[in-house]
Amino acid sequence: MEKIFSSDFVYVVNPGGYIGRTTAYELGRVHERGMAVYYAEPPKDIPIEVPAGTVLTARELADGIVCGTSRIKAIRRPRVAALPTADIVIFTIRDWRLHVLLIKRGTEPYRGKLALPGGFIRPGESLEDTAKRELAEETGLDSSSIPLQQIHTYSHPERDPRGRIITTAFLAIAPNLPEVMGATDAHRADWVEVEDSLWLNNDRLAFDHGEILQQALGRARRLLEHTTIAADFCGKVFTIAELRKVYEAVWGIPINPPNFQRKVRGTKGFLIDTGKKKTGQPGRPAELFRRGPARILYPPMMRSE
Amino acid sequence: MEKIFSSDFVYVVNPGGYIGRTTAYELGRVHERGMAVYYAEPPKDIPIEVPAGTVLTARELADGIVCGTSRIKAIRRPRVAALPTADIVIFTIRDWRLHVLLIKRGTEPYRGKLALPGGFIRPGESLEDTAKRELAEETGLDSSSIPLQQIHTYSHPERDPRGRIITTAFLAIAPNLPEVMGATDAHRADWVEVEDSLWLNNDRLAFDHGEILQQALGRARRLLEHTTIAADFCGKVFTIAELRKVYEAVWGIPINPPNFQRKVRGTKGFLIDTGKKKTGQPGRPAELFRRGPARILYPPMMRSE
DNA sequence: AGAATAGTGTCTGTTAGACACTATTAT
DNA sequence: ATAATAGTGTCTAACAGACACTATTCT
Repeated sequence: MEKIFSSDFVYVVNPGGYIGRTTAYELGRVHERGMAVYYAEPPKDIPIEVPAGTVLTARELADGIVCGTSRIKAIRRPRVAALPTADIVIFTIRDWRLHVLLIKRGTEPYRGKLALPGGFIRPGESLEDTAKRELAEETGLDSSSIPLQQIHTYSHPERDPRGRIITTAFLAIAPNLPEVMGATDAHRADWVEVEDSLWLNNDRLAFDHGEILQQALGRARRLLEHTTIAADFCGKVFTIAELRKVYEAVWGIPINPPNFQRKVRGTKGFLIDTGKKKTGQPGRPAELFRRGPARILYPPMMRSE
Repeated sequence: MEKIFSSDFVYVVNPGGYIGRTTAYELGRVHERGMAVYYAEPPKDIPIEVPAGTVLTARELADGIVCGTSRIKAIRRPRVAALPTADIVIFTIRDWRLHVLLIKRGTEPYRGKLALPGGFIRPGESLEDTAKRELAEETGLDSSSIPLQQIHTYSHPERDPRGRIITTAFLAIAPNLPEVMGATDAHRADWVEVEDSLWLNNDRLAFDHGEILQQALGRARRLLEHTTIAADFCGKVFTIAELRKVYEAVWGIPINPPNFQRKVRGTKGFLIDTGKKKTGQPGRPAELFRRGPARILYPPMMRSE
C-alpha cells in the first residue's frame, strides 16, 4: 500500500473488466487520496466513475508519459490525504500568573503526557467549528462567549506518529473560572502554569505541542500590544489594577501603574466606568469598569523593546 | 457514499466473512478517511487489519452505543480526510502600484477564472515545502530568496466543489522582476493590479481566493507597520523615495517625504548606505541603500488611523 | 534659468517614562 | 496611626506631523 501511495499514478490491469476484491479495496483508498488512476479496460463490476481518457492501453500510457501528449495530460502528481485536527491554546490568569489548559493523554501515542485539547474535524465542519466543539466538549466552556483566533497550521510529515495529521492551532482567552473542568472526556483537563519548562523539557508535552504553545504565547503577547483583548482575561467588571496585572502576567515584566492608568483611561472605548467601586482590601477603593466597544488599541501599548 | 461518509461509524454485515467487490471498494475509501468500522464476522478475503474489539454482533454494538460499555469504547466519531493545498499570495510593485500574481485556470472547476498559484501537498512535504515548490514551478522564481509566511488556513466544507480540500495561504513579497513568468505550467501566470474589483466582483476569482487575497493584503499592510519587510519589494539597492513609494502603494495613502526620510534613517539597522547615488533623472541624486540586518521596526511606522 | 527631485531645519502637539504626590480604604 | 492600594500632577525626552527651506541634478 505504501508503494502504491508513493507512486505518481496507478494503472489497473483488469482483463475483461474484472477487478478483484483486494484491488477494489485498494482502489477505494487510492481514490480517496485523489490519485490519478488509469484502467486497461473499463471496470464492469464496481460502480467506479471512469473519466474520459483514463481507459487506455499500456502502450498509450507509456507514450503519454514520455511525450506528454494531450491525451494523457491528466497524469497528476501524487497527492496526500491528511486528517485535519484543531488544537486549542486557551490561556487564563490564576493567582496573577499565566496558565494554559492541558489534558493528560489517556491513549497512545504519548500516553500520560500533557497535550493541548483538540480533535479531528468532522463531516460538514470547518476547523473553526471543530475548535469550538472541542473546546466545549473538553472543558465545558461556553464556546460562544470565548472568541477563537486561528494561529498557525502545523504540517510536518512526521509530526504525528499515527500518520499524516495536520493541525491548526487556535488561541483563546478565558477569564479566571471557578474550576470548571474535565467535562465529558475521561482524560483530565487542568490548568498548568506557563513557564519555559513546559517546552524546554521535551518530555512534558506530546507531539509538537511545545512549539505550538510557544508560538501561541508569542501571538498573545503581541495581541496585548495593539488590541484590547487583555480585558478577555478579566471578568465582566474589573479594576484597572487587575487589567494591569494581566499585562504583567502575560508579558512577564512589571508595568508602571500611573502611566498604565493614563494609557487605558485615555483610550476611547476601552473601558466604561460602572460607577461602582471595589472594597474589601486595604487601600483606596478602585473604580470598577466593564469592557468598551473598542477592539483595536491605537496607538499601541508599548513594551520596552 | 455520501450517506456513508456522514455517518458516525460503519457496520459491515458480512455473513461467512465474505465481502463483495463494491463493498470492498467502499471500505477502502472509508478506511482512508479514518472512520470507525465494525464487522459482524472477520473478513476473510481481503487483507484488512481488524483491530481487537471491532468484530461483534449487532446486539453487542447496539448495547455499546447505548450504554457506552468499555468493550465498545473504541467507537470513534467520524473523521474526515482532506486534501491539503498551499496557495500563495505573492505581491510585487509595478509602476508604483501593488500587483499580485494570478494564474488563469485551464481546468474545471472555475476554468478561465483567475486564481492564486498553489497546489496539493505531496508525500513527505510540509505545507511550507509545497508552497515553495509551487512558487518555483508556477513562476520560475527562486523560492529560496523569497521568504514565505503562513497566513491562514481555509477549511469551509464547501469551499471547493471537488470535495474536502483545505488550503493554507502563504504570503510572499517579490521585488519588481523583469517579466519572468508562466514557467512550467500550461496555464498563464500574470501580475494583476490589486484593487477592490478583484474581490468585490465575485466572478473574477476562483474559489474563495477573493477572501484569501483580501486577508493577505491586510496582513501585508500590517507587516509594513512593524517590520522592515517593505525592503523586500525593492531590488538589492534602492533609494529612500523608492521605499516610500512601496509604503504608498501598499497602504494606498500618500506619505510625507521628509518625515519618512527621518523615520527610516533613524531606525538603526534598517538601511545601509552604499555611498553610491542614483542619477539619470532630474533632481538631486538620491543616495542608494541596501537592506540592513534589522527585521523589526521599533517603534513602528504609524499610518494615520 | 527653471523644473524636478532629495534631503535638512525647525516648530508644535502628543505621548511614554519616571517619580513625587494626593486620596481613600482596612487593620 | 500606619500600611496599603488607587489615582493625579508634572517634568523630560522622544517622536509624529507639518512645512519652509536648502541641495543638486536634468533639460
